[in-house]
Amino acid sequence: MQSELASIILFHRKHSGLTQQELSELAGVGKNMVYELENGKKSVRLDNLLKVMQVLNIELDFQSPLRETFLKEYSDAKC
Amino acid sequence: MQSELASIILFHRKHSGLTQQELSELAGVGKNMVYELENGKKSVRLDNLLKVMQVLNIELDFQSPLRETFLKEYSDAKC
DNA sequence: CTCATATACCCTTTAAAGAGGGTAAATATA
DNA sequence: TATATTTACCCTCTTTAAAGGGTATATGAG
Repeated sequence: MQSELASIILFHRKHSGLTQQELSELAGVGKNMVYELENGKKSVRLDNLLKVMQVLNIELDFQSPLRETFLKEYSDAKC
Repeated sequence: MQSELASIILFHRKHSGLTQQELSELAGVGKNMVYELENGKKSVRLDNLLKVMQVLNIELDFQSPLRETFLKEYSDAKC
């Protein structure tokens, strides 16, 4: 616990009814990684975090003063 | 490039006028880490990513169907 | 076109994340 | 209360992210 990220993960996992081990297997990461994530470890790998969040149906996005400008240019760049 | 995260970082760094090296020094990470981040590497450490984003004034948040429920309970838990 | 700067990548070393196995303690369930 | 399950940590081994240095190429300013 202690960090907001940890609380978010724990909260969503509890709501999903999964155990740490089940979540880790679905996400394809080690059981210890899920445990550490829920206990405030920040030095986890981003790709592993994203795998866990995907299973829990959580998605990340960003906020910044440049957000709107970025999104406009970014969607243009893709077309 | 190639990933959205990479584009976000690059976009914000360019707007800040910083070089990769300056950004890396301000963030307290290696220059190669910034380079790799901007080139789509996903296996970076979360804490390092957050340091870089902090310098660029970008913040992360999450979206999920449980978001509102979580935020309500989370803010209660802190008081 | 020149010269300076930034970026793209190479290499090596080191620290630590991650995986998986184990077990005591905590928690839930019958 | 007894029992099953889950969580909290321990340990070891392997893998790899990260740092820092180096250099060729690309980019930009004068």
